[in-house]
Amino acid sequence: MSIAVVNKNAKRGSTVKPDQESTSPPGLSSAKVAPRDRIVTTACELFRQHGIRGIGVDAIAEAASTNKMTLYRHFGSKDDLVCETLRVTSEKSGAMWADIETRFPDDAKAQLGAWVTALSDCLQRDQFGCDIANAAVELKEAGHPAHAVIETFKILQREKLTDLCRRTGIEEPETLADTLLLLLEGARVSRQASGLEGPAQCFQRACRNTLTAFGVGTS
Amino acid sequence: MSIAVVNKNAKRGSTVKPDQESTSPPGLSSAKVAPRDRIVTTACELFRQHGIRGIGVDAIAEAASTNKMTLYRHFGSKDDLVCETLRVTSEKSGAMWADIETRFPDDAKAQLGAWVTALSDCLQRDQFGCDIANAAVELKEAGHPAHAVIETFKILQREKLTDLCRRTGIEEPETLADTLLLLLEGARVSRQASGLEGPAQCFQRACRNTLTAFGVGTS
DNA sequence: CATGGGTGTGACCGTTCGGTAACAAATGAC
DNA sequence: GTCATTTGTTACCGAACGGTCACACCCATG
Repeated sequence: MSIAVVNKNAKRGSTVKPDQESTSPPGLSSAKVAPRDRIVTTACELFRQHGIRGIGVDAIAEAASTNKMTLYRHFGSKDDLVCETLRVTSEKSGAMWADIETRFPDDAKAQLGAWVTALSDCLQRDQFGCDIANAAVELKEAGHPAHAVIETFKILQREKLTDLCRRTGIEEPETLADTLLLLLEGARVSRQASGLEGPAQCFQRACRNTLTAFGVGTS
Repeated sequence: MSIAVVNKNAKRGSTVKPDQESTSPPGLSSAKVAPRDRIVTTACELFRQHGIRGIGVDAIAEAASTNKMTLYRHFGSKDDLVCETLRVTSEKSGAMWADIETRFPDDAKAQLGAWVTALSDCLQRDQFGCDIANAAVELKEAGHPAHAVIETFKILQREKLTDLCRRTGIEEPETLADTLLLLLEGARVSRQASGLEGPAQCFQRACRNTLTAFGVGTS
């Protein structure tokens, strides 16, 4: 495999500059942020960039301005770290749901519109949420601990969206929810494969069309 | 990683039975089928089951009732094999397109309906086509030889579908095509993550709804 | 100052994996 | 039969990876 796996197992060149947190996400300079949090944040990003199997624990630790031992003192294994990143992503999703609900209380249609807008924004920016879909694609071995996290998230997301669609009072809330979920997952994977100019560019329009087709006004 | 990578690198137990092609796909007994073709067919299936990074060349060769050396005599590297399987999948897709066109010549709307039916069937059976989407998710390193194959396929698929939508005479053929592609990709990934009872179950219904919303009768 | 918990460092281990070398066995054409 | 091509077999290599150990270090609390 010519795949350039980003992990040199402590054989990093001696050209490490003192400003080593330059590769870390912005606003995450090693000061004041606990190593554990840096590791999780960095792992989230690197898993998204290189794939879970495509990045090694050494590279994650280094990118988080720490080392492998500290990583393993906080997470018993790489699988643990993967599960934690998935959990963090789930929490971010939960925060988005809460935000939508507080912004449009008791207005299911407006919440649905806000959901589309929010996800469309996420899609164009950092594509957060792909983590979980990608993990499901990469980690196919039965019994992998990440499966439980993935399944919980998927079920919860589907229940929330179905419930939201149901509260709009339309006829087939389940079908609308599943259609929107298909569009979302499709946009995520299409964005990775074909970029933003690919089919993913019409995600929002497709959602709006679907909403109107189901009788949910775009308020 | 607790990931049980299926590759024992020639350390397979000595319990190899003489009926060793039992693990090969049906209708592919080692007789009469050239090793090269067996390898490609087996690799397609194993890549789909375990992921490209999740299966080793040794396991592929063994499952194809041959060995690693023969594999490397036909394919210079694992990457070459990956590209070849992607190419084969592309050809299968091309055959499907040709079949649809011969079955409903000069009837774009019927062809579009047949496209939905065909992909829905593929989705429920062997999920052929996921290979390419999964490869795009797994192989993120820049310059990987598979990227060219993936991109070519994606562009061609999009052009074909857009052209088909355009021939129906509707107003926004590009949007319809992209919407259908999003639904398709979403159904593929959702099927892997949540099974057939998940959002993927309404793929066909979602497509039909979209078609009617765009003014394409479900003939 | 002492002490203890969190952290950094480097070496190390066992395994897996992609890929190769060398040689034997089969296969098929002439 | 002969000869060349294609397969099969085994052993091996180098690298990368997940994970561990032992030890030094820093730094806050007492």
